[in-house]
Amino acid sequence: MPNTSQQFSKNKDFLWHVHIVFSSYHVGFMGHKRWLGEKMVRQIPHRANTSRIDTMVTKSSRTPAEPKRPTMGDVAKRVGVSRQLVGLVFQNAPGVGETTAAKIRAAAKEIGYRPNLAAQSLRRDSSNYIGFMFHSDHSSMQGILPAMYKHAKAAGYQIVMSVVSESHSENDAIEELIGHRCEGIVLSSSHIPISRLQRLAREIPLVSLGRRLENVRAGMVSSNGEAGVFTITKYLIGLGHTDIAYVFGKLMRDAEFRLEGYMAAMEVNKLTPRVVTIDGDFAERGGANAANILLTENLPTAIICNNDQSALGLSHRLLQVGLRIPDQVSVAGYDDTVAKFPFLDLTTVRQDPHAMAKATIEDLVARITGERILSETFLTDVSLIVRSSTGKPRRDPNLRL
Amino acid sequence: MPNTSQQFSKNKDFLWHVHIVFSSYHVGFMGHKRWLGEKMVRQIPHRANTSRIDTMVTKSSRTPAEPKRPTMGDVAKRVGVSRQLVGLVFQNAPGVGETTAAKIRAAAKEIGYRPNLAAQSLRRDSSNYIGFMFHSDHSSMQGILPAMYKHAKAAGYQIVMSVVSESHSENDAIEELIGHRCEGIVLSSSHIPISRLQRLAREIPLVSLGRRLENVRAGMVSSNGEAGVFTITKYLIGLGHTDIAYVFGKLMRDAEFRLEGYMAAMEVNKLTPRVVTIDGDFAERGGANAANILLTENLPTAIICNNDQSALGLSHRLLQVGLRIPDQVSVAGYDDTVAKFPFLDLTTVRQDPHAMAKATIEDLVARITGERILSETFLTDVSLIVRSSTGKPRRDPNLRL
DNA sequence: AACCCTAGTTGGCACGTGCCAGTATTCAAA
DNA sequence: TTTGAATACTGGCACGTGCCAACTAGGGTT
Repeated sequence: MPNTSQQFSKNKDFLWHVHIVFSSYHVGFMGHKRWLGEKMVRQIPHRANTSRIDTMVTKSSRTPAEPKRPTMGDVAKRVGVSRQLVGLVFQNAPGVGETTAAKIRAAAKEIGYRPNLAAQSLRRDSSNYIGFMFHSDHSSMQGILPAMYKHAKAAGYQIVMSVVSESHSENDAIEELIGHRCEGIVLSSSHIPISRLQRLAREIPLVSLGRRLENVRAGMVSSNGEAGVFTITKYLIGLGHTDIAYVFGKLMRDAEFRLEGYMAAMEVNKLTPRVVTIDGDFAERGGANAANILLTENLPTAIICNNDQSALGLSHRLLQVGLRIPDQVSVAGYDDTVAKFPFLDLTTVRQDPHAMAKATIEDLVARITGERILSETFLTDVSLIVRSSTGKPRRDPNLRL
Repeated sequence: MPNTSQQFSKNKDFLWHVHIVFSSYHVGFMGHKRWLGEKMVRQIPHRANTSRIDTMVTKSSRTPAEPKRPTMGDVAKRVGVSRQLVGLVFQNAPGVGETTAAKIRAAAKEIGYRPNLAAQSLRRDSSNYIGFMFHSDHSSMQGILPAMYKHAKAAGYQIVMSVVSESHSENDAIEELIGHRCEGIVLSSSHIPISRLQRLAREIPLVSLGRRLENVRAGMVSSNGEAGVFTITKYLIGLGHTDIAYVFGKLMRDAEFRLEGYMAAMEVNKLTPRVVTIDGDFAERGGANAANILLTENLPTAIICNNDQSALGLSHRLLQVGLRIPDQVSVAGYDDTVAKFPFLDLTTVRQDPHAMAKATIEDLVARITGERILSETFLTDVSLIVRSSTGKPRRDPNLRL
């Protein structure tokens, strides 16, 4: 095993090492001797398909030392007061002498004291935590995280997050949040069976974000997909469209509500709905598939997709076969994620993460305090964002490639 | 204040309410009476610029109840054994009778017992937590979160996350992680001053992800930007390009290393570098600005941007003025975020989140166990992804619009 | 009978903090 | 001087768990 590590440069009292970490697929950059000015690094050509890290282990025999993080007691000892007084200072409780408080704060800072959240949560009657579970690829939920933080903070709670990924299932995440003694939990786009959620909701205050549930005693916060798609459909009808297709990714959470918005708008205007249902992937690939289906039929003058990603795939396919958007076909998405990119510039519907977070936190807090028990659904308002992907219908409705 | 809430439907023993939450900007969907088949919802036209939630508070006078989550003691009492035995079962410790263990597990499940992580962390000598701070808009770090989870789990640690956002500064996040008694922390793309990091690194094992630091006793894990840009530059040179510009967003973390890769490749091939430095925004807007600058000069045959987002803005601007990519100009990005969208289909460099997470966790664990103390830098290998945005240089190098 | 061994179980203490009750000091009013 | 009250501080207990030492019972060896 050749040593791919090398001393980088010396720097006062620090030793620098650079390790080149190779992944299994890569394009190397090899045999290049003279590198970055005065910094001399020899890049050793590497073999493909190696994945390892060479480390030059610092042989210091120094034990982990374990300096034991300072506690209230340490601060108290340093100042010469009781531990309780330190506690009162950190709770900003009244009735502590100003000079003493100042001394305590100074000493705490000096020795680097930080309250132990575990001990606080253990001793307190309430942990003041709100648990938040989400999927690592929460593309449709842009901006929700900061909004959650903000509103939780305003309500006096701290957010504990748990991410769902391959190695960490939704159940793992929930167990973790309960283990942290969160007083309530928020599940974003959960895939968990209803029966499990019903039991869970009996155990702990629960809010489901982005997925509406039936017969679960939880809060449900979701963007008003019906209204969003209704609005966008009505907008297209207003432009003069009558042959409007809807691309329905049935596996997507809450997709049926968006579909209902479309159906309602069509029905109200006495138009015939035209739904393309896609079974599997409801992202780019699903959109492309839907385009293929529509291309074999009489092409509608407008197409609404139930998310931006499928609108992206669909638009791309349509352009590929030489269609012009919006001259020949109008395309609309939902979510305002990729829609905003100038290449696409899609008309779409934007969710309001702020309103969603606010409704979520408020409902959850009401459940925590016991003011609310039953099911309750909140639909946050959405905005129609009109961009250049939609326009008046083409002259010849019977366009066929 | 008109009541915008209304009973939705009755459902066995559940009451459903639907609340329409209005955001400040929106396009309404109004006066629509007959709605979704049998479900009757009256959407009340709302006034613009209102942001509120009308809730129909369940007037149940039931006190919060506070059912006091079950503890080991409760499980023990139920089975008729000592609390310690329950503890041993949950630690999977040897030396517990099989039948007893089974009874304990059953009872625990029955009453919904979950170990209190706070109490565990408090009592244990080590919390087994690794703290992970990241920014809520970590676009260039796609896939890092699941990878971190996976490798942390493999090393026997649990991830505690803290997100930086408007209402939660980097300092808040770090304090929170230390408060949770994380044994080490990972800072992703931190903006904190070096002096603060130096102090911090003396307090707690530290790894900086995506930002290289000098004179800080921490681990540094970063993608090998030099190599990535070197490779992509060399690739363009191989296609025959000689007039290659580099768009340098100087405010981006570690951008200078990517620039160095470009400079090195140009120098090695005895070509004159041509750097467009953009001061502020290094995303779409910055790219568009860079395009504007290049359009006033002699247009290079190829342009490399130090991230995908600026490449997106740049490409868009170039296409707007009628240029063809890659026929007249080749464009390359870095990160493989938006590059993969079919509209762009950018040649780019992909980072390997897996390798980064692995290096991060391994280095951090070595610091936690005391095996490593000094600075150490890990550069994870990257891959060149060739797509359709790059090609041979145009015939006439002196193209000018 | 006295001894040890092991598997199975329990007692006791400690982790760092919040909260309640209690004490010491001071200072003004009776 | 006594009384009352406010201010400033401290003692003690508890939260739920992990860890160590101790205990018991049963079976085998000395």
